[in-house]
Amino acid sequence: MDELDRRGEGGARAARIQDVARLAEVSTATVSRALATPERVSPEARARVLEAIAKVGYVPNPAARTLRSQKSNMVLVVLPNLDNIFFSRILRGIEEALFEAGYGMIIGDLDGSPDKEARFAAFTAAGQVDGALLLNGHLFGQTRDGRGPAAKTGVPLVALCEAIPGADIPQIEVDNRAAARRMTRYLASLGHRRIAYLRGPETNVLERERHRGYRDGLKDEGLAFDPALVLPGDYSLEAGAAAGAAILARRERPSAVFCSNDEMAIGLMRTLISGGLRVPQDISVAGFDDIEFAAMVEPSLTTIHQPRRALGRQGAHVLIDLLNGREAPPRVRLKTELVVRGSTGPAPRSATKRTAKP
Amino acid sequence: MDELDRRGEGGARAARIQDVARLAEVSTATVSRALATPERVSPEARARVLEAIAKVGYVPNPAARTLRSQKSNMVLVVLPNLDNIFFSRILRGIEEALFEAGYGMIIGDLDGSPDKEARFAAFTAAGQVDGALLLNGHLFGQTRDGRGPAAKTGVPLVALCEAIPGADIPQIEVDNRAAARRMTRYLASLGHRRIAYLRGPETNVLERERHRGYRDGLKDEGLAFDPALVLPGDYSLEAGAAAGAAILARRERPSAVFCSNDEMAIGLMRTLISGGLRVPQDISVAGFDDIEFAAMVEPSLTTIHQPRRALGRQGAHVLIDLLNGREAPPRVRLKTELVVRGSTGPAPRSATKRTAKP
DNA sequence: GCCCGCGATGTAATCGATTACATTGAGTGT
DNA sequence: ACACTCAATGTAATCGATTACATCGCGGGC
Repeated sequence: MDELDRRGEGGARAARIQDVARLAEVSTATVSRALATPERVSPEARARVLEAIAKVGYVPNPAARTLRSQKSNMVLVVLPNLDNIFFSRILRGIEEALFEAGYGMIIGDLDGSPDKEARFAAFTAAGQVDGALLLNGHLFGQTRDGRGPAAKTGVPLVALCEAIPGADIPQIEVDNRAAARRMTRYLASLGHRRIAYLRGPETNVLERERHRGYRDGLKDEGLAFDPALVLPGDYSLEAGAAAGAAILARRERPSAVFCSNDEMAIGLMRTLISGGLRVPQDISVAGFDDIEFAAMVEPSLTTIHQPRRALGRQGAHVLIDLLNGREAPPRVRLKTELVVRGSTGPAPRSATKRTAKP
Repeated sequence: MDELDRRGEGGARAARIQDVARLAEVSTATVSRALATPERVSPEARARVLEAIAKVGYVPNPAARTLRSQKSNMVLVVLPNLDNIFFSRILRGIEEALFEAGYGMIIGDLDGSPDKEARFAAFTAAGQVDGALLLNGHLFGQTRDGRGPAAKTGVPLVALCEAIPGADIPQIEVDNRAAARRMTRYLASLGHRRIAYLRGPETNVLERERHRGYRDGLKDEGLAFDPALVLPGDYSLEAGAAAGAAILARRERPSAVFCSNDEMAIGLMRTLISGGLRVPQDISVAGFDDIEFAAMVEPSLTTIHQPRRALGRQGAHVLIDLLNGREAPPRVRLKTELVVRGSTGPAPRSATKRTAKP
């Protein structure tokens, strides 16, 4: 009954391998082989099969194929927040590489809720996907600090962007620490002595790396680390604006602010400028990520360029290698680039003087 | 052999419904019913089943379920370009709504290549997904102008953002034409007489609506349409910059430029400012979309706010209704909002004079 | 002339769940 | 006490492809 209803309603039912076999006057096995291993079928049979396929518009049923072969040709991409424009280009890199390899991409936007994570973990456990790319900095079921048991997934995983501490899975990352160090040294080379750091959420692994790099850079340049120069933030434009307000309210201002992402840097700059400061004449501002708009704000933002698309492609390729049983490097580090634009300049004389010895 | 190998390699094999049934001492039918229709199973049996499920960590195999029930609980979202930040918030709205309804989201990034489109069309034809949301302005296999045969997909489709001309599918959209008209009238109300329009790609349906709205607005205000004031563009920052350069090179400049998206407006503003013009004192600039950065550039951008997240949610809900056999409205129009910020102001006197009568 | 090997093809088991239909047994009305 | 209903459960067909194994027939080696 059920069947009949559906058949009646939708018009023609999708063609099955049976239909093709009948039309081509071969068995279903031959049809299957003609598609999967053409060299094992006689040219004549293959031709008849292809013709029949074209005639009835046959498309293999993915569910049946997945069920039998235990391979879904789907990959899950888990990320903390689809809204974060930082991810869009990475996603594109991933999609490109997956598509070329014949895989589809399922998106799991965690949106900060743990129950969503559980359902995405079930995707992998159930064999809904052949593997997963994790852009969220921790494993399924794991606590933020990287301890606690990771859920058993049974499929290959690859971590992107945020290294997952203690996890035994390949990681593709940018050398955040080295990049932050480089930026800090660059600012110091401009004469800045009081270099503030606007940080991201402390629980974030990536953030910790950048923070470490900042302190490395200070040390390299013989500058003392001053906790008062570390400002709290959460990677949002608003956090940048808040930090800007905080700086404006201070008596002793930093002469440069290194923000751990571009969005905060842009929010910060805007607030500082509204508050009457000139960037970079009065204060320098630097970011991290090199998002599209970094070059478009006024002044344009000095920042660290990350090869985001390449990051996505690399991650996907490593996962694909794993899926095909090939060896994969435990860790891939991609190079960043310091992009000097208009938001950074020499330390103002007054600032240098004012902070020479308080 | 194949089976044994796999079993040996990965350790424990995923639990099947059989395993649960054996452990709970019921039949597989009862297990299935305990999950799908609990009220049709005795409380004791249900309890035993749930316990067994927890013990063996059973997760139903989606492929088997899809194969039998002809329902994949997956939805395909087709979009022209993942990179375009305009889509990220819409996607988030879609993901939220789909997740709540128990659907997964597969992303198809067309990236401008027709063969990708064909493969995504196959997804739907093969029953890989239960339905699709199209953000790309045309149906599978259809030519850009909306003619030509659409591929038979066999699943419900919903168009988002860009209405698809002639397609008999529900459309969720923003009233682009009315919004563009409103913006044009707003600019005129500031005294602008020479209002330029920086357009998007002409093949784009959405673009045509905005363009039409612009001309509506001119007409309302008794302003003549001047083809010389329509500048070519493609929605990119670079196109905005190019348009800016073109305007700077002109003798007779417009006193206001209405850009059909924010990215172009931002690129345009930046070039104009670098060229020595003041915004809005010398020239007003307005955008469309209200992307996050619209408020963050200097001066902040006057634009049309689109409820992007709501758009995504609505689209997903309409599709879900269709999937459940409920009626869906053929067309949903969401309201936009004119957001006045710093990039628009009264027409400069000189401009008004200069263009009073050439 | 017989047998072996091998390429081409067919038959049917299999993947794991859903569900139509059958069966059982307890409760109810007369 | 008997027939009937209905809830609970079981049995087995089914979804559509893949693939192990069987079969067939042809050609070559001895």
